[in-house]
Amino acid sequence: MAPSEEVIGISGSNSTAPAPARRPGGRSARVRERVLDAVRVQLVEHGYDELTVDAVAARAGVHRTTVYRRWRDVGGLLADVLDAAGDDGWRPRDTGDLAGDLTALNQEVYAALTERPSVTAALIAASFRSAEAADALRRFWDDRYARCEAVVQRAVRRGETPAGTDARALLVAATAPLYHELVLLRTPPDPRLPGRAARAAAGAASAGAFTEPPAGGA
Amino acid sequence: MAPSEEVIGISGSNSTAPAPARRPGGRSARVRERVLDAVRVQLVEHGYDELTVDAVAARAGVHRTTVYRRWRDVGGLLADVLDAAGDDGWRPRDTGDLAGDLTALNQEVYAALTERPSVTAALIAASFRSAEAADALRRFWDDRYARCEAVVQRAVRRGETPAGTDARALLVAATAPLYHELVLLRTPPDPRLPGRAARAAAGAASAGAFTEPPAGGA
DNA sequence: TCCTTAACGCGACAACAGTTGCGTTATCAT
DNA sequence: ATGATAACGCAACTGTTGTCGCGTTAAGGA
Repeated sequence: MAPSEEVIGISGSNSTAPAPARRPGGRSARVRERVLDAVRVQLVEHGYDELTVDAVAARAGVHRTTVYRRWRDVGGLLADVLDAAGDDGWRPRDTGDLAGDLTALNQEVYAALTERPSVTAALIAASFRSAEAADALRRFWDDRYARCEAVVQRAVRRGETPAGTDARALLVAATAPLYHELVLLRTPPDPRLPGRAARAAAGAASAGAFTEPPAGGA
Repeated sequence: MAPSEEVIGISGSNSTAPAPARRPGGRSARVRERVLDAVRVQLVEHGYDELTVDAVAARAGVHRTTVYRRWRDVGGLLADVLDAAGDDGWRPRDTGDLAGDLTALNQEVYAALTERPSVTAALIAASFRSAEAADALRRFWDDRYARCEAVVQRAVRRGETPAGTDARALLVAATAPLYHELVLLRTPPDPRLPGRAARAAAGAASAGAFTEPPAGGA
């Protein structure tokens, strides 16, 4: 769906299917830009419930069928928006200690989940309706967690947490309570939540709770 | 919507509202039973994607409009199923120590989230489409967390965790990673996950991570 | 038993989602 | 510049979702 560059390097030999010769530039690029902008604006102004293909097409000044053919449904639109947004140069802050780093991270998550309307919450909701959006969201989060491994590496270097700490398990333990309370349980926001969850995870990490047994079976 | 009692304060002889005189028994009860059964069977056999009002009505041998009038949409159906299922006499197991209790609890959550198709996952998905289902799910979880407070009380009594421990925060810390990995991130199931998350939360709790400061500033 | 009316069945309808065929535009290679 | 055709616009079509009016059935009080 997304305009990924399929490099079919076989030039000359024509045994396989002749590359359909995409057209990424000019009008197509303008249409894509206008449609993705329309998705973002519609999402912020009217929320996910009114994010229909028809509304996006009308706002972008493009015909319905164009959107259906290129993106298939709302999930495809959000997946494209998400992939486009994943290429920012985001990096976790360095506050000097593990609990501080995790708190800073959690505060960003908290802000993203409590803004209204929340684009993040809309994407999560969409991931239950569209496999495409679910894949895009998983890619996005994998990328974010990979970048956050630097936080754990710094903590190991400082001696705050033992070597061999499972970075992903620690990061999930720190951030999961936010998603659980704010997205699933829909508890009213509590500003103390980010710090609490971060300190609890940091404490458990320094106690070795996320360290793998040296050489387990299999 | 729900049959809320509209109190029309007409001053005069008629003090009490002309209670519409519901009919909970007989045919209505039979219809409700057959429809809710149809929801459960359809959900298990064909998953959430094919859980439409029409399919449920057809399977229950009831007319479409009957379902639309009494339950309004799929979310309403699931909310009714959920409320009916919330009255079981569920209680958390008592294994003798906090980490064991939380592991046992997490194993139940793990089993519920990894069965296929998962009724729990279907209800979570529905909560993003229907406010009614979202409310029912929140009530269900509130009830479950309330019952689990006994686990924390036992741990305090044994001296495993300090008095004043925030039971809900501890329980969320223990269970949230499961929901995060299996529902949101959709990571392949790992049987070690329940125990890991439980031990990490129990360790943080005994270190006082979920204890409120006695009288913090406003 | 009889009467009122809540709840259900039925058919018709409107609104929306999504598809298809075909003509038109404009991109890109030549 | 010029031709082939990818991508877009347009209109008509199908299928699903949800609603409405009205007649029928049966629950529950007298």
